[in-house]
Amino acid sequence: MAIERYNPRAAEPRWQARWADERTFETKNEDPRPKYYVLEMFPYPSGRIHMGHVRNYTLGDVVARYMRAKGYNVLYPKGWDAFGLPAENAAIQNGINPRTWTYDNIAAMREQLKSMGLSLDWSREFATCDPEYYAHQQKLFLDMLAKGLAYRRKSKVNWDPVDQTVLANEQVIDGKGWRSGAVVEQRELTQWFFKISEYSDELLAALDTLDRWPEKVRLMQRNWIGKSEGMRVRFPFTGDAPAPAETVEVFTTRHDTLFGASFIAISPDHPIASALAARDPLVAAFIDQCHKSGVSAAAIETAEKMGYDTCLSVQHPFVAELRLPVYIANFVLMDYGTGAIFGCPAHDQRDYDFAKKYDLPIRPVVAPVDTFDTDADLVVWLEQLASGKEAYVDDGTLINSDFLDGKSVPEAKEDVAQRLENTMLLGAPQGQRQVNYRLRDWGISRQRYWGCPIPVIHCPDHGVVPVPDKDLPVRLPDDVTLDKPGNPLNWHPTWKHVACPICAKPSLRETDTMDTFVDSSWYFARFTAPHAPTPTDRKAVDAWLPVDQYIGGIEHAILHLLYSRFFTRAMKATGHVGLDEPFRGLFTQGMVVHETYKNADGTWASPAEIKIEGEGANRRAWNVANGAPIEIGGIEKMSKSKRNTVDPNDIMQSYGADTARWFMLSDSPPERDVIWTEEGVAGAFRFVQRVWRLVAEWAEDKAPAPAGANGASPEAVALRRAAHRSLAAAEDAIRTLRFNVAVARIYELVNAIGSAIANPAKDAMLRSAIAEALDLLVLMMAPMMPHLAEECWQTLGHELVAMRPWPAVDASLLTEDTFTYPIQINGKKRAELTIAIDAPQADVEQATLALDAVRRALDGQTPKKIVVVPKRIVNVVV
RNA sequence: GCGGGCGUGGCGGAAUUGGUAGACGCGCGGGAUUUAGGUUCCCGUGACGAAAGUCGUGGGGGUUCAAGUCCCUCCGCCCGCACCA
Repeated sequence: MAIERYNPRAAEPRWQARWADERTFETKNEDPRPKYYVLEMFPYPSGRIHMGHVRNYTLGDVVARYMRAKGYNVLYPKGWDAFGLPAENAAIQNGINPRTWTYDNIAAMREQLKSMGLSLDWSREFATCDPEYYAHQQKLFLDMLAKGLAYRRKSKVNWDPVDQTVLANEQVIDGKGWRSGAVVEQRELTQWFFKISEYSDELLAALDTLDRWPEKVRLMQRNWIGKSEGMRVRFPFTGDAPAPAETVEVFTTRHDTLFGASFIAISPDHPIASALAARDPLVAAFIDQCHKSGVSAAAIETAEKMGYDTCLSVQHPFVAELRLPVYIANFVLMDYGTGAIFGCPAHDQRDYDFAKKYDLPIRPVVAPVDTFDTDADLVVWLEQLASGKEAYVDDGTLINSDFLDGKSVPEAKEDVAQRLENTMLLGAPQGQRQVNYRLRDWGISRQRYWGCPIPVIHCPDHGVVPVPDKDLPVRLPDDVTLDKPGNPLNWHPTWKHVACPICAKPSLRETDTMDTFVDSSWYFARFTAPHAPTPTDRKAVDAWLPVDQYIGGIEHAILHLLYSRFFTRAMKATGHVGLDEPFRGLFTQGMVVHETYKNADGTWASPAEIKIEGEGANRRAWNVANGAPIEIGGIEKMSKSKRNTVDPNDIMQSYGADTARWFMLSDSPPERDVIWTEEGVAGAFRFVQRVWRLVAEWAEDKAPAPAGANGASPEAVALRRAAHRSLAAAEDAIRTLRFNVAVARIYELVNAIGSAIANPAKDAMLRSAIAEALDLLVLMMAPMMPHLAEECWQTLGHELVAMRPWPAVDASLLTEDTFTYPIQINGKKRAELTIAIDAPQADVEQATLALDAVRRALDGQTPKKIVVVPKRIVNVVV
């Protein structure tokens, strides 16, 4: 009798409905089982899911379903990162309200996600643009304001002239806005900040505790925080020329090289530079010139070191007769350290280049003394350093440095630090040890409409007044004009006009909204009690956090993950959570990539438009419609601009969700890029059908077992062994997120079951082993292909596999009575030897020597050595 | 420049962590069945060789009974950061 093909289009919605009806995946906070929190980085509701989502959520769903089967109370929620510029842009283009646009997109994407069969708890869903969510975010902001973790100051900011908004440092890439790509300008504005810098050291130190994070991400964050230990040192002006200050203060990490100093350089933005510019047009012109050169990576790469000699000089702290000239230099940054440095050309490449250009002395003070045999060698080395092209930046021993001579670099640092701390200059120590961080405070003000309003009011008498709790949330108005440049909230006729909460005087609402990264910095906490009347329910959040397995793209290695780590600390400081680190395990998945295709005119062609024939170097592509030749290009990230995307909806329509999921899991390790290919998907679909056929044919085959079949037949035992070995291996692979390996183990089991069923002489023992193996197969593939698993499970006569515990491995089946040793002669495999697993070493040796192949190889000689590694290998050394 | 990762058949990738290299899949070749439309089943598939065998995990060297795995060195590719004092 012919078995009908498995039809995912009918089966998948049926099982999805069943799970929804039975509330299979709704999670309760009160539950005696141990908790497990799985989370994928939530999506921006663009309107359609893409293959990156499919991969991300498939990975998470496998973990969620597996952990559920292992007896955990699993929290696996989904929400929407719903504020942000695209909604405003779409609104301008299509004349719809950003709110309408966003919620329509959410509805469409929710349906697509549901068709993937994810085991999400939809009862906890929210969007960050829900007033019920951002009300609590405003409360968190006010608590941070009260604690001094949020503050306002005038600062130079990155201004995106296209998006007409301020960007955080993290959102400026190569001097361009991360969304618009426009060259970012510098502007002075009063902005709101979060005091992330207060946690610099903690955020850095705690990275060491995140042992279930990729090393790469920890390293990127470490570099971003950028800790450096050094000193601030003040140099007094000599009075040769009138100076605008008494001293200039520099930051250095190489105070050991102080005797090698030959100049001071200050930033063009340094107050001393500004003061000089005010009285000297030449200085002003130079500073202007510095500002004009670009800030892009390319511009910096090629920019020449430029300096302006101010004719001022300062006194060296240890050498009375040494006066150092003061330059304004284009490579000194005002926002790092003190905006001023001392130049030590011999031991810093930049200073070296600068010294060569302006003919300043190069004084070597550190040398690899131990590597020289004679003093003459040292002299040669010193000459080469002075006349060459490169500074010496490595370790060594101090020379030419008075009291430091002969000391190591760390010893010299310590000595200099102590002396400068104990030297008084104008009523204060001349030097102070200082730890410096690259990390700046997080500027969160955005001059946009579609974001969370910052809940403060500016009163002419009382200044910044927090919006009282009872007035939260500060809601966004619906009636806004979006087609004028600037902030729509500012244009609104009435919204910003309010009475001061203290004195009722006419006041102005803050019209800045928060950076959308604030929204995503605490959503994982809100999922634990999404309807709580406070931002968090302390009992729920403390029970659920940290997220046990967080999954997302590497592109959030710094921004989102660092902000969330800060925000969790801020929430702890304001009493909203009880822990520091939100994500215990982090997994960064690879991208989905696809071949690209180009038309003869250089425009991109989509995979749907073309046909490919041939293989290897002979692959040729044509346009299906007109037969025009197509050039096959490189494999790149799926993107609309290259037109190499494949719509998940189309795939799920023709093959079903399980096929898409299986392909995503099977082809590449999850952390690497996966190449989407039509052949691969077809292969995954074949496998779906193959499993179905196996199960359906077996269920139909009701042939009675042959009578009198007692005991365990060898075939039955072999199949049972194969099944349990596959189970053990697949589970191990799933636990370590090596899903491609788990897939391979499942294939092996299917092959073994197929062979057993094909056996014409099935006895009762084998029949029962087949039944067991099929059950195990369905249970172990259920996290990956949940719909097919349900269909098979039902066909095998059971109820709802999603609720079933993970099967236990019968450990007794993993061990065998015999072991087949590979027999090597001089490290090359020459034979095999099957022998009792517990055979003593002497027996193994004897049996080995008796083998024909070994005899032949030995040719009468006595082996020099026989290495027997029990249950591994035998190596005969001749 | 600094930091990190990677390099295994035609392709994606396995390899119990020093112990039979190439599991599993894709592709390809051959055969059978069905021929109607991403069919199913069997056999083969690292290279060279008729075979025995020899070679083989980017190149070279080393440690070891044994190296894809450890050490040294060179080459190539990818990613992150970058005038940070």
